[in-house]
Amino acid sequence: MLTISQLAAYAGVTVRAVRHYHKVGLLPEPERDRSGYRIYDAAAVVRLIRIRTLADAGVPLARVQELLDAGPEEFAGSVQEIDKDLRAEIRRLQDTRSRLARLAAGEHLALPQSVVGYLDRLRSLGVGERYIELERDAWIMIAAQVPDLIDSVIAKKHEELDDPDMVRLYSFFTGEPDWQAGDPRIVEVADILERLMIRAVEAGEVGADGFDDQFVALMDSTMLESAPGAELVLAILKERGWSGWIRIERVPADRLNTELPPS
Amino acid sequence: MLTISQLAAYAGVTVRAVRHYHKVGLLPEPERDRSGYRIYDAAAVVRLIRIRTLADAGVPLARVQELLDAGPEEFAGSVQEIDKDLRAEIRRLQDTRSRLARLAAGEHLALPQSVVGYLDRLRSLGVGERYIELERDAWIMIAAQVPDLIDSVIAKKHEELDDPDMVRLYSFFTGEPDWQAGDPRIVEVADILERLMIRAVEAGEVGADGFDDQFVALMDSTMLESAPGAELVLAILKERGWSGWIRIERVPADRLNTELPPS
DNA sequence: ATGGAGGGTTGACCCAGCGTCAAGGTCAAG
DNA sequence: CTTGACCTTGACGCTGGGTCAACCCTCCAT
Repeated sequence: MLTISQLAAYAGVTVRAVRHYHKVGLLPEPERDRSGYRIYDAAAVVRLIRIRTLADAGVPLARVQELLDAGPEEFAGSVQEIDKDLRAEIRRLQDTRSRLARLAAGEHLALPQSVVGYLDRLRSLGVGERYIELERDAWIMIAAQVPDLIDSVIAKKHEELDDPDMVRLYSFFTGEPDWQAGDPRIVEVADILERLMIRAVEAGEVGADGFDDQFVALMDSTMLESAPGAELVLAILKERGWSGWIRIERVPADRLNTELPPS
Repeated sequence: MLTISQLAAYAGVTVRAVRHYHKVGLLPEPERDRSGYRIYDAAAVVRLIRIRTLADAGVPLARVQELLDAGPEEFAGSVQEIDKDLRAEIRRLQDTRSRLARLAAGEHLALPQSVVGYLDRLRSLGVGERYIELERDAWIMIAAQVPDLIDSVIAKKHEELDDPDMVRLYSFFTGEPDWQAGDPRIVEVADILERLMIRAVEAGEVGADGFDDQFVALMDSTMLESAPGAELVLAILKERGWSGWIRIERVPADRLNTELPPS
């Protein structure tokens, strides 16, 4: 008669594995000697070897039971099913591999190539890295929100950059984003923005943009928090009858001078 | 500001996943409002999206951290390493698939083809299924014990079966293994066995067989337990100066009439 | 004011297949 | 008698969360 470690050695498994098979019911619990040790016979060795043979062949332990008791036909059927699972898993991993390869190839962390190109264009205009990072984070969110529209949105942004006023606007963002109240650039920026807004309204480019209100509010508040000067610019524009930041709107006259919505 | 479910929705993950990332330290725990709710800002959305981007690409969560903080070079290196892991896993699964295919193709549960052929030959000699099962279990253990030698051992067994005495021996095992004391077949079997043993000793085929003593004892005791007549046969042979079953030995004269070793 | 719906919170168990302590009982040998 | 090797049960860990459970918070309608 055998102890558990002898049994395990004969079948080429660990003691822990044998006890695990007892727990999941694959191997019946044997008799104990008077001190509580399990004592095994050769039949246990045989059953354990068969369990390992199946397990080594990739059969999940949960299905080993049925296969051990199966006749030749169910056996073949179950094996085919297990092979199907294996094939599916392999395909999944291969898919993962190709995605990883694409990620490494260039899309820098959640950004589609078109956005990377747009950010590069901003850089070439002299925009500072800190501002670029703000833009980048915004674009990450937008890309996650509307992945199908992102390329067309970026295309429109490129068109906007053909407007000299837009280039002038970005030319203000070369240094650190730490503008204080009283900075003369704030009024200049507001002027440029207003001109851009007027032109956008005239071109009929204002209205449904595909984002929901919550999302717009989130983007607005983020911008306001990260760029100290933004609030000041917004205040000036508000006096002149504009609201919004990401989404531009003419404020009706009767709502002028009301509070900004809570961020 | 966002609640956890809003954050999760923006990044396209479940609330549970977000909390999981908190627990494993991938996403810093944010402030709470006075009622204990977590409140998130847009930066959390961005970080969460990046986490998901990497995780979806097959990066294990444990490595996402380092990749988020990595510069472009470490990034590329880590990605390559992850890809290596993926390739290894795919190979492992493919290997598993082919083993499963071989298992289904014929090696009937832990038995190499040569043994299956040998058992078939026994069957063709008229040996009963019950005896075949006993043999089969024994061969499963032997094959697990010395997988490299199994084919040559079987080849030797086939040679032994060319001996008419061996065929005669097996011809006794056609029915149920329930021989009682006094059965005349017992003496006949003992006679045949003794002739075979004598011939084996003369041919010098007795001695080292590659099995350790424990293993031989295990096989012996199993045979004795499963076949009621075996004990009786063995007793007769012992009187005539033989010991062992699986491994045959001439017992020196001074050890005659001692106890059988404990099984 | 109260009740219900629809959020949120922590905590704990679940999946596979064991590895790895922990804390203590048993056995054989010197 | 001691030592060291082996046995026992029990519990936690890993991956990436899913799925309750039990309870709290907020808002809306009555």
